[in-house]
Formats: sequence, C-alpha cells, structure tokens
Amino acid sequence: MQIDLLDTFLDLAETRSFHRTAERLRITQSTVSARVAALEQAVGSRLFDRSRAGTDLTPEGKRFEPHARALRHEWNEAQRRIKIPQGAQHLLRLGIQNDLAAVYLGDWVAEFRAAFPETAFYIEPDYSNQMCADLLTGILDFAVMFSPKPHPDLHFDSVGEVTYRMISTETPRLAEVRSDRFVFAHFSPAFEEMHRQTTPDLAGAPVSVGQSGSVVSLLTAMGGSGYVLAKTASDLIAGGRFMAVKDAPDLRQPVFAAIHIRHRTLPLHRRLTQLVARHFR
Amino acid sequence: MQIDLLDTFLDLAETRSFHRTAERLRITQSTVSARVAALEQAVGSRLFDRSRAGTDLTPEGKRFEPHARALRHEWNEAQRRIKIPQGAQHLLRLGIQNDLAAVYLGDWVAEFRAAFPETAFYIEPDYSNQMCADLLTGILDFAVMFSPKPHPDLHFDSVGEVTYRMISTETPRLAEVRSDRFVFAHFSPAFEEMHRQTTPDLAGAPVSVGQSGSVVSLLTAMGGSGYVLAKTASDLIAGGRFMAVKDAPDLRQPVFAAIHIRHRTLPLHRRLTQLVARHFR
DNA sequence: GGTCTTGATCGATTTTCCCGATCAATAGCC
DNA sequence: GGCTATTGATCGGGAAAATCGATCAAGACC
Repeated sequence: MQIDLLDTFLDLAETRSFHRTAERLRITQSTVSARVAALEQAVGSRLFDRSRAGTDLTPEGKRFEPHARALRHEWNEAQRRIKIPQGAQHLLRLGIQNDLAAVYLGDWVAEFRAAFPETAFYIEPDYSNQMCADLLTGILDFAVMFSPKPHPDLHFDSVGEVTYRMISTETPRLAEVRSDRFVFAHFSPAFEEMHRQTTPDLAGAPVSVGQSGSVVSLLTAMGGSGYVLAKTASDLIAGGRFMAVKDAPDLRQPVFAAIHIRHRTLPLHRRLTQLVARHFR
Repeated sequence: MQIDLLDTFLDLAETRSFHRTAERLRITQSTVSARVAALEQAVGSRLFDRSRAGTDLTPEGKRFEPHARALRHEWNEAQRRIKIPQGAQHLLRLGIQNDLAAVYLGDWVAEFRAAFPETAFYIEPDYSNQMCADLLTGILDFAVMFSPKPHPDLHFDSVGEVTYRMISTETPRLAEVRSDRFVFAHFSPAFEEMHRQTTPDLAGAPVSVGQSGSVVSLLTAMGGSGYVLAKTASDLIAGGRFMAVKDAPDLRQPVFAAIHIRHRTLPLHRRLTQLVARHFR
C-alpha cells in the first residue's frame, strides 16, 4: 500500500472517471488502471464498478473511503509533527483546551518561548478526551485541559481555575434573565453540572453550545445572556453593548496540566506546569 | 510510503538491531537498511541513530512511532471493515454503547439477524464521542449510545431508557450506605448529574468508574455499594451475595439511536431503530 | 592484536511501475 | 443501421525500484 494508491483512489472516487483522474494526477490512464488494480489486490476487494457508462464505488469502496481519508490524513500529520523547525533544538507538542486557546494561548506561548528559547512548539487546541488519547499514544507531550480522564498512564496536576461570568445585552439582574434568551454552555461536564446547580431555571435554555467563543458569537448576533470567560466578559462590557449580570454567581472551572506518566519527573514538564499555573494565581 | 516500510520501522524500533529485524522479517539486512533509508526520505527526517554500539530512535523517530502505529492500525482496520463475509449481501457496521453491549448485544444481534438474514453485521462497542466521530466519517452506519453529541450531520432518535439500580453487599437501606464503600459511576455526563442530584452525599465516593461492568467487578472483589444495570442487578441479587438498596431511587439513562443525516430516511435504518426501541418498552 | 558485531555500500538480479499504443464495448448522434 | 467519441482493460517495452548476497569499515570485546 502506498500513498500514491490512496491518492489515486480518492481522486477516482471523486471524478468517477479514469481519464479525468489520469489528467488531474498527471499520469496516464493505464497507470490509474494499474494503481486501482493494485489497491484492490492489497485490500482484497473490488473497489470500483467499471462500466462503459461510468465508474462508481462498490459497497466495499464506499466503506473503504473514510479509511483512505484517515490514512492520508494520518500520514500528513505524521510528516508535519515530527520535524523540528530549523534552528530549534527540541520540539514540544502541546495540546490546549479549546476554550482556553483563544484567550490564553498568546501569553503562554510568549512565556514558553522566553523560558525555552531553543525549543520549537507545536500547538493544537483540542478537547480533553482527544488530548488524553494523544498523550497516551505519544502524539502530544503536554496538555492543558478542563476534564482529566483518569488513566493509569496519565498524570494530572491542578494548575488553578478559570472564571466564567454571566453577561447580557438585556439586563444586569439575574432575576430578569429570560431562559428563552439564554445561551446555555456545556464547556465540560463539571461546568455543566455547576451551571445547573446554581441556576437550574436557565438550564432548559433552547440554545446550548460548548465553546466560549461560540457563546460570544451567538450573543453578539442575536443578543441575550450567557456565561463567557471573565477576560472576554470584561472586553465585551467595555465595548458597550453588554453588561455584567452582577448577582449571577461566577462559575469556576478547574484547569489541569496533563502529561504521560513516564515524563512526570522531567524538569521541562515541571517548568511548563509552573508557567501555566502562574496564570491562574 | 508503504506498509512494509512501517513494519520495518516498528520492528527496528523494537529490536534496535538491523540484523535481528532482518531475521524476524525474513529479509536481508541490506533490505532493512534500504527500507529505513526509504522511509527516512519519505518523512524527510532521520529516524534512527546508527552507531557501532547499537541503534536507537532519534527524537524525530520517537515522535514518528505513534503515527506509524496509527497508520498500521488504520490499515488493518480498513481491511477488516470493508469486506462482506461470504454469503451475505450487505454489511452493516454498528456501534454500541460500551455499557449496553455486555447486556443487550446478544439479544439485539439475534433480532437483527432474524430481521435481515442477508446482512452481515460488524459490531463494535465504544463510547458516545467516538461513535459520533465514526458516524460522521462514515466508518459506522448506525450506533446506539447514551450521549448524543449535537452535530448538523447527525440524526438522533430517542429509543427509550435503561435503568440503573443500586445494589450493596452490606445493607438494603439507603441511609446505611457508606460513601467510603460506594462506587460512584460516571456512565455519561447526564447520568453523573442525576446521580449527584439524587444522592449528593455519595458523590464524593473515593472510587469512580465509567462502566457498569467495572462497577460489578469492583463490588464483587471488594464489596460495597453502587449502581449497576437493572438486569445485572437482578442476576447479582439472585446470586445471593448482593441485595437491592430498596429505597435508593432508580436512575434512568436515556438511550439514543444515531445515524448520519444522509441515511435518515433509509427503511433499513428505521427498522433498526424500531428493533432497538422495542427493548426499552 | 585478533575477532566479532555493527550498519553501510556495491553490483547483479528480480520485480514493480509506468507509459504509449491498442482493443473491445458502449453511448450518443445522424 | 452506421459513424464517432468515450469508456476502461490490456499488452509490450523500457525505466525505476526493491531485494539479495557479498564485501567493507569502524567500533566493541577479549
């Protein structure tokens, strides 16, 4: 199995014509034929129905397509993720909780770079579950997340918490916040639970999203009320359109630094954890 | 990039000896050398440090390893998942919530097979998040899960609910259940929340797991109390060691059938949904 | 200093890949 | 019906790549 075969397969699945695929990939039609045949032999199933009146995927081909895409994607990722940018000595691959990336990423990376000038950083905002999986397989070296997923091979350090504040385009008083104009947030299971406990009547809001950024764009577009990161709240209130819902309780989401257990004692990782923790004191 | 190269890389990463890898793969050492060189050229980085006193992965090589495993795994999966077993006309790929698989899978599959005798089934117990992702990429055709993850391309049907019942080796009375002997369960975010609301004093239990099966094995090994599937509860109580905690509220976890939106109207999927729903009436 | 083991390298052979040309089958058109 | 354009399959030859076996140089070990 080669990447060429996958590319040919995927292109052919799109064009449904051996000739057009040959043209697009700058190869001859006979080569397309041969590559498809080779791939079919490799997977052990016929992938295309060929007829004079066009080509189409077989059921097997349809099932193979997502896997072909996954393989292609994984190969791209592999290439991107292993190289150290020139000039750097090391490469650190960091995962950052989606919600935190937008607000904190810039500051953090500036500090990381100051602390480790010789190190290049590969950063990917993602969700807790995915980051835990990537730490386990070794695709990530270090991650900052909301929801630690207990696992014998993962180590979590609490690094503080982040505050969510309720803002509104309509009222500064919690009692006047209408649940049908409220954007409910499920940033993490723990956050959602706190949310329901403190303001159960708003839990039935018709709109529910999982990112602070999405809450902001919804509120900006349609007006209403909802929880956003404290830092974002200040900016929006300063902008004039929003006001703080002052008697609504602030919600605090704990933040964790996560690493694979085998790196737990590395000074590098301790230092990273410290830097992140400083932001929440 | 070819599978052979990945296999060679992974074997060499294990043996750290060109000769031993050559032996194990039944090729010559010069071929190992050439394959490694080919892979290194393909990824654009040196993957091994060769020295007289042994071979070892470079930092790039270490980072490449998880990707190599992922590629290898994906290729295996692709081969397994596309073939229709002989004699069958179609192949349906089903995902089933981990917790439900152990108890319901047998019955369901028996019914599915009776309803679609011409169809082969590929079944994989998994978690909601992963199943949603697999439905989106087309790796799964149909899934039964606890936690629907809203997405424009996914369609969810409620098919009923499953009941969790508290059992104990120690007492039939809720008031006497000790939180330090309780196994807290987080089968789904929704379940966890209900759990906390109905029995908040047990929420601080020192042991918390995410599968009904794990709860059972923990309770069997160490004794104590916890929620398990009603069906399992009956079996365990009949076994004699456990008793029902009668005044503990039953917890109901909603169950959903999920499909990709483009298959929503297929009669096949409607029928599957009906069959699953029948089990919860 | 001799011997063993390491991975790299070279040349020969086999295998694979690719192209260009051709073929058979069909669709569309007159 | 007959003509033409288009479909993918097939074949032969040449180029490229993979593989093997043998050899080599460099360090480890005794």
